[in-house]
This record gives sequence, C-alpha cells and structure tokens, in this order.
Amino acid sequence: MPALKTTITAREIGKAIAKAIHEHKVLPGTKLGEDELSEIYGVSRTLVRSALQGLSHEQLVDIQPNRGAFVSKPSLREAREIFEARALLEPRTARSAALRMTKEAARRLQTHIDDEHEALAQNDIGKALWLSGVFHIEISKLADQATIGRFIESLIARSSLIIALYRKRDSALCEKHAHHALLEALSQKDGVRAEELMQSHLVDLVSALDLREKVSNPTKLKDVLGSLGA
Amino acid sequence: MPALKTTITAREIGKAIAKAIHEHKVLPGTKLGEDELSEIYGVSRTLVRSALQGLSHEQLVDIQPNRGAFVSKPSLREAREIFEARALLEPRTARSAALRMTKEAARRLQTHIDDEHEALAQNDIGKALWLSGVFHIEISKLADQATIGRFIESLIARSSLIIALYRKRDSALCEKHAHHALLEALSQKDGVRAEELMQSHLVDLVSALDLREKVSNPTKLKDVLGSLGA
DNA sequence: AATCATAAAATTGTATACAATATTTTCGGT
DNA sequence: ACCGAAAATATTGTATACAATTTTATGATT
Repeated sequence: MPALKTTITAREIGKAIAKAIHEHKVLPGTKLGEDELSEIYGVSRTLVRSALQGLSHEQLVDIQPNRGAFVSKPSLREAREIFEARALLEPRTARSAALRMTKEAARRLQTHIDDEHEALAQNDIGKALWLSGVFHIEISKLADQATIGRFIESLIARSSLIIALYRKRDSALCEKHAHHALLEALSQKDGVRAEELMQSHLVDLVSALDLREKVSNPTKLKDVLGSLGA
Repeated sequence: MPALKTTITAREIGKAIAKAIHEHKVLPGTKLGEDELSEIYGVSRTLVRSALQGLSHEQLVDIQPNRGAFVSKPSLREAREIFEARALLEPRTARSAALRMTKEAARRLQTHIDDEHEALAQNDIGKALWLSGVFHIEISKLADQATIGRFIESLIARSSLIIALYRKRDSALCEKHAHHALLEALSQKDGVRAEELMQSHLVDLVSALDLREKVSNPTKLKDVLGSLGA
C-alpha cells in the first residue's frame, strides 16, 4: 500500500480552497480566516497565508490589508472582461486541441463527460460545475500551449465566481450536449468545427448570466420600497 | 515635503526584483538568496519569501524546493509559446487602444518614447529594455481590458528573460521607429493600422532572437572539440 | 591525487511569539 | 432605548526561533 502522506503543502491547501470555491461550497464574499483555515488543515498560519497569497494572485481571493482574505466578488466589468478573454482564447485553443487529438485523450474526455452526467443526475451541482470547468481546462491542455493554458485556467476559475454572482435564476447549466458535441468534433480532428462549437458554447454560457448594469441610483430607493404592497 | 516612508511591502520588493530582472541586472539562473535579500531591503525573510512567491507565480522566478529561488530560464518551447501568446493578444489590444486614445495618453506615450531614446543615447541598455516593455504595457492599459492587460504584462516580463537568453549577438533592439509609428497610428485612432504595426513589431522582436533548437546530441561532442585548431 | 563517507556550515521550511490593526463589547450619557 | 466613546477581544502583519534539507568542507582510504 502507498505510504501514508503526512505533510501538506501550501499549494495543496490552495487547490483545496480553489476547488471549494469552484464548487460553490464557499461563496463570493466569504471570509477566509487564517486561524480557521490553519485549524482545518492542521498547519500553522504560515502555510495558510502562503496559500491565500497564491489564490490572491489568481484573483480568486481578495486580500484586504489588515482585514483578511475574502472570496473575490468580480464586478460586472470584470465578469464581462473575463468572458471576452475566454471568447478570444478558448475557441482558437480548441482548434489546436483538435489537431493534436489522440484516442486516449478522447477516452479520457468521454469519461469526464460521463462524470459530469453522473454529478448532474445526483443533483450535485457543485461537482458538476467543477467538472465542467475541468473539461475546458483539459481541452486547453491538449492544445499543448502551456502559457495560454494557464491563462485559460485562471479565467475558468474566476468564471465560477461569476456564475455564483450573476447566474440567471432559471438558467439550467445544460452543457451536457455542448460538451458532447465538442468532444465529437475534437475526436474527428475537425479543428474548424471545434472552434465554432467552443465559440457558441461560450456564448451560451454568457447568455445564462445576467450581466446587465445594476439599478444604479440608490437615490430612488423609495421607487422600489415606496408602496407597502399587500 | 512628503512624509518619509518607513515601511516596505512584499509587493514593492517584488517589483524591485522584477525590475532588476527586466533590466538584465540579474540574469536568468541567478540565485536569489533569502538572507541576502532581507539584508538588502532591511526586512525579515518573511517578506522576502512572500515577494519571491509572488514572482514565482508570474514565472519570473523558479522556486526549487529546499534549494531556493532562481531567476527563471525559460526553455525554447516556453520562449516560442510566450511570443505566440503575445502575437495573439497584443495586436488586437493595440487596436482597442487606438479607439480609446486621448490627447493626454498620446503625450504620455511620446514622453515615454523620448525616455527610451534618452536611455539608448546613454547606452543604458537595461533601462531601454525596461522602458520598451513598459511602453507595451501602457498600450495594453489603454485598451481598457484589465484582464488581458495582466496577461500581456506577465508575458512582457517573461520576454525580458527570453531576450537575455536567446538574443542574437548582433541584433540591435532598434524599436525606436516601431514604437514611434505605433504611437502615430494610435494618435490617429487608426485601429487597423495599429494592429498591423503591432503584429509586425512583434515579428521583428522574434526575428532578433535565435529560437532554433540547440545542438541536441552531446554524443558528438568531439565533432565540435575534435580538432585543436590553430 | 581522486573518491567516497562523514561532519560542519549554510540555507530553506515551518511554527511560534510579539506587534499593529480591526472588530466587538461594554458602559455612560442623552 | 439609542447613540458614541473607550476598553476588551480577536485578527492580521512581521520578526524570530527552531527543524529539515542541502551544500560545502574535511579527512580517511585506495
């Protein structure tokens, strides 16, 4: 049997927190107290701080001086920027991925999609969200462009925050078909189609969000709260 | 007079080190010892470590467990990836920048170019390199897309490492004209032209590098060292 | 002299202690 | 009861202390 792991690194702590954020187990704005986390992971605050600083660099958490670390709350502007950036990077990356596709990669992605279906079947929305993000990341890894891949990875992580904040109430995240179609195009090494599919998939993702400007002027608060309605 | 600053943050230390790297005052592979740096900046290793971890996240520094932090040495593959990514992001960003151009921004960029000329005139290659990078960053900032701007910024920082490692011996970095032409297009809000100019400027940058594969086989060492030549 | 094992020194990794800053609670006044 | 000031508490920021690891130096052996 494998040796029992006794140490834990700052990176692992960061990954764990990032996953929890991605799965919406902790929501934007949540305070990530250092003592609390060091208690949880059984390490000193030193490692926790290191992990939080890493997450802060990825803009998943917002460190406010002398106040602490909070799960980031991307603004509407940031939200739009992030999906613009994804629209710029991911379709092209999907095309590259198609050209480098292998049987083994296709099998792996299929398994991944099955897991997504499984998670959805069990109504484990958090897990489904996480898997959905990982699917995109896997594709970008296939493209064999680590630098852009890292950018995409960070965009996807932040996307989960945006979904948590701006998802339309009714919108179901039915990417099952989209991902399946994408895999098909990739398997056939049809780069052009993969690119198109990724592009429209991202459009669909955005359309499930409400990225309109908020009612901006608190001056007219009484317009909203004026009548005491039945 | 302004209040005397007494504290120094990890971020400032990181910026200082990053600038030194960008200016080729410390070359790829250089060890960045913690004690040495804490001595220099008059802080404990805590802050130095924090700074180094930040730089490591930007891949300017390579932290090897239990061995220390070293200025990164991007591989040929990474070098090519980074300039591919720049070719993807920067021309488009230049176009956006052109559309948002203001008189004030034009003046600022002109001053910047003057500084570049000045540095070159004084043969301060390091400073010129730094300013050249900042010029690109300033343009990306004008594009008003902070997310992609950050990506570009990190790519430019790493580019300085690539230049240090792979610059052709003879190649002069004569971007004076390129930057001037770029500014002209931007000032005229000619987005298409700015995009074209940026694209060709990046091609020029790459052409000043030697990104061919290294002589791969040490087996034939004697082919190189065999004859004792005059 | 070269090589390997061992010991000494130096360096990084983690935890803890203390300082500085926020946050909460308490309590007096209106 | 409702503020507002001030103390008490809790949390973050930095430095230091100790542990773990690597690097360098030493010396015995061939």
